[in-house]
Amino acid sequence: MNYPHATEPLLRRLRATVAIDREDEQAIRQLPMTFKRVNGGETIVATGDRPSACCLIIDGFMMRSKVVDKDRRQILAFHQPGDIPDLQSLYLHVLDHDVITLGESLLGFIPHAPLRDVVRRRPTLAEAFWRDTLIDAAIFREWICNVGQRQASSRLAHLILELYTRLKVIGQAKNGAFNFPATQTILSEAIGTTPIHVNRVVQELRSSGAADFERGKITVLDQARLEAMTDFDPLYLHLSPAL
Amino acid sequence: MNYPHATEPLLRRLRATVAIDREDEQAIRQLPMTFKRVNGGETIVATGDRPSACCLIIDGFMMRSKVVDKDRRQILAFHQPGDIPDLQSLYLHVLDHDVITLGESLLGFIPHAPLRDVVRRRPTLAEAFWRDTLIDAAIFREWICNVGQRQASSRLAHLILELYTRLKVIGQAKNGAFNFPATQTILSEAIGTTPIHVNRVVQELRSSGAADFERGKITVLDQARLEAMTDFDPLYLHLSPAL
DNA sequence: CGCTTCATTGAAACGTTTCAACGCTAGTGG
DNA sequence: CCACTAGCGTTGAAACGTTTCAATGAAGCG
Repeated sequence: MNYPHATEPLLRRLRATVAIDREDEQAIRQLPMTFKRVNGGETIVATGDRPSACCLIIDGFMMRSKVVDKDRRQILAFHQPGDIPDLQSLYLHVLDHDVITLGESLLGFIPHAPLRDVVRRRPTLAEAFWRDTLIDAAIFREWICNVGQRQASSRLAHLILELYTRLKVIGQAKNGAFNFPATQTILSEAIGTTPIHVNRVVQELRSSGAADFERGKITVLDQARLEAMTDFDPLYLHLSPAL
Repeated sequence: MNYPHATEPLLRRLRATVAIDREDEQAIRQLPMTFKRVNGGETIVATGDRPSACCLIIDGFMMRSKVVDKDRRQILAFHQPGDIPDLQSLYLHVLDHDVITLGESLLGFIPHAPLRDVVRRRPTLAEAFWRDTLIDAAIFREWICNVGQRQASSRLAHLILELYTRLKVIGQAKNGAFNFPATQTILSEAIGTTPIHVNRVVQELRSSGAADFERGKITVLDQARLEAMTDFDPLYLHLSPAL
């Protein structure tokens, strides 16, 4: 099993972030990687683990989550192709949350040692990776606001706009629609409500013509209307490297 | 105005994080820095700013916050001496939130250029700073859980335990009590509730003998009882560098 | 002293949760 | 081919935690 283009989504991201040269690109391409195709709902690394490799999403989606009070779960982030959801494990050795596939996904595992080595040898790449983890944190901050201040319908609208914006960047959203292998329960765990209430909000979005949700697929029907339901400012995604 | 020991809290943190050598220490000590003593409630950098220096807390407290939907505010983090709350501005050039002093504080401003230079020249320091921003992110994640899944009383208990744990590390909490120049309104903005409800929760904590709050001072009266009100696991603070 | 800020209280309104039930769809095995 | 199962989506009604509004008290300060 070999995937010569496995690092392409990652390289595209890095290129969009900083000015990397040919040698940087080579360093990334030459990273050793083992591949794994996994089903949805598989826990790849869990709270308490001390992983010795990072996980690159080549295709598919992942989420990070934490168990709260034994029986509740909060989703912390959704990740897409090109992301390394557990990049932090390079320097924070014990994982404080779970990393789980959302749908069937193709993952590449890069051992810590060579990755750490690249980061030491190539400061530009270090910067790009560091920046990635900083954007991660910026998104966490926005999620604190989402869950802390907004009403349920505003939260869901915000989440949809975030997913839509990020997926457009990698060309995975076509005229408003994108695949997103989540159930309403998963959405509820991301926005800190109950699945029952998410269901009612989804119906609200549907009947207002703002957006639609079917199993595994979200459609932005009327972006302006969605935006009117929340206060989405994409600044926090830091999509442009100048920002 | 000069403070020869300004970098000491920072150095203590770095030393606790990675094995830094004499040269690393020198590099930190020689960083140019301008000092500023400011009142509480002062916005040091704001959303949309492009700061050209980072802000080191030498003495006092700061918070980071975001305005949601024009008239609500969510507090994202509290910072203490030795922290650089806007370290991220080194690589994310436009600020996506506000950084504000909590009480009267002494701040040191380190221009980006020399700081970036140190980080390029000294990979060990880069690692330590990077790790710091990763811990920041880990705390954000826990806050998402706090605000997303827990009831108000559990949230406040969790916040108090977090502050207490972090302040003990720098020796700023003595037999359960620590200074924390916040109002109940500020606490409410941190845990995503109303000040009225925080007041009721504070009374609950008081009458149960778990903790007390007076203007600017929090006292942990019975840590076990506080812990019984929430599910606080300090793993996410990554206090030990081995973790 | 009056002003301002913060803490406190009460009561009604509200958004969301909880519980329980039911329908739909796809997959499985008899 | 149908019965059965499992997971997900949907609905209704009552309960609950928190918000909102409005008012009062206490403390600090020019």
